[in-house]
Amino acid sequence: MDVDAVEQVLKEHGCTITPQRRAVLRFLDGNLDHPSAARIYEAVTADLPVSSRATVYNTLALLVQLGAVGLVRGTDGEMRYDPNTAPHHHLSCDQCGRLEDVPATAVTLLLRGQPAAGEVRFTGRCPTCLP
Amino acid sequence: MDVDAVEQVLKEHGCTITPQRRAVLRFLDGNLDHPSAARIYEAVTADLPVSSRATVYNTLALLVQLGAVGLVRGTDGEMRYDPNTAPHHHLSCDQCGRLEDVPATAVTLLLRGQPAAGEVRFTGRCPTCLP
DNA sequence: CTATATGCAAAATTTTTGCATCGTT
DNA sequence: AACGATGCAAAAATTTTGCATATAG
Repeated sequence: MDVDAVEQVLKEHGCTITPQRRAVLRFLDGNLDHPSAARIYEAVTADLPVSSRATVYNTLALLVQLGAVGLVRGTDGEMRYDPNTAPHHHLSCDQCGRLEDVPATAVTLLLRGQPAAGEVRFTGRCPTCLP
Repeated sequence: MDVDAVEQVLKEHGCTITPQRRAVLRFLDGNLDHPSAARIYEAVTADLPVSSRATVYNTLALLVQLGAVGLVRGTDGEMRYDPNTAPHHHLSCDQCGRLEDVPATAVTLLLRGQPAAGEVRFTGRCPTCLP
């Protein structure tokens, strides 16, 4: 995800570039934490004087629709947003709840050279939480 | 999951066998649909004169704690309950939302003979929804 | 200036909790 | 009779929606 590119796409779709949308984009850019909407709202309100949850949700829904950010549901049920739009997979840690990226290449290797036909979610312990 | 065995385990843990618990067990036994709490509540109330959501949730939480049923979060965020307690994996269909079992052996084969260290969730199209 | 986005509040959904009552053993 | 379970209602938590107001272009 590239902020400038996404703003370009927004304009092409007749959407305006608002400070709120810019703040969401700025926070998401390069973020590898798979933040929840609540976390994003928190970051945006720290940045701007005020902002509302609804706006953050609207913005995220828009970005997902445009394919500018990915969306995975955490094991805890929260939606998590992912600026990494390249095909990849996830490891969800039972212990700490973190969501980690698993490169597509790693899964392709596991599957004897065939790329997976969808997202693969591994649920278990992340490297940090392994005994 | 075997109803009689689970009732035995309940007794061993000092838990009573109530009609509500029996109804939940009866509905879950052999059910391959990964039903949600709402679906289970619906089935139980059709069976018993009345029952409350809280009781169904209590019962399900108890069964999960005792390891008598498994628990996976659907892609839609709902919890789904699974009487199949043997290690296995799941395929979540993007199209129809169904959750299907994927035998542990299938994944072990994919992983060159090594069993997976946790649940693996494949997200994509189920056989029925494939083009 | 006009279309669009924002913000607030309230609704919808799923799950949890507190508490009085009821039922199992 | 005692302890645990039930049921109701209300609370939490997350996401969605309706509508009046404000703002970007």
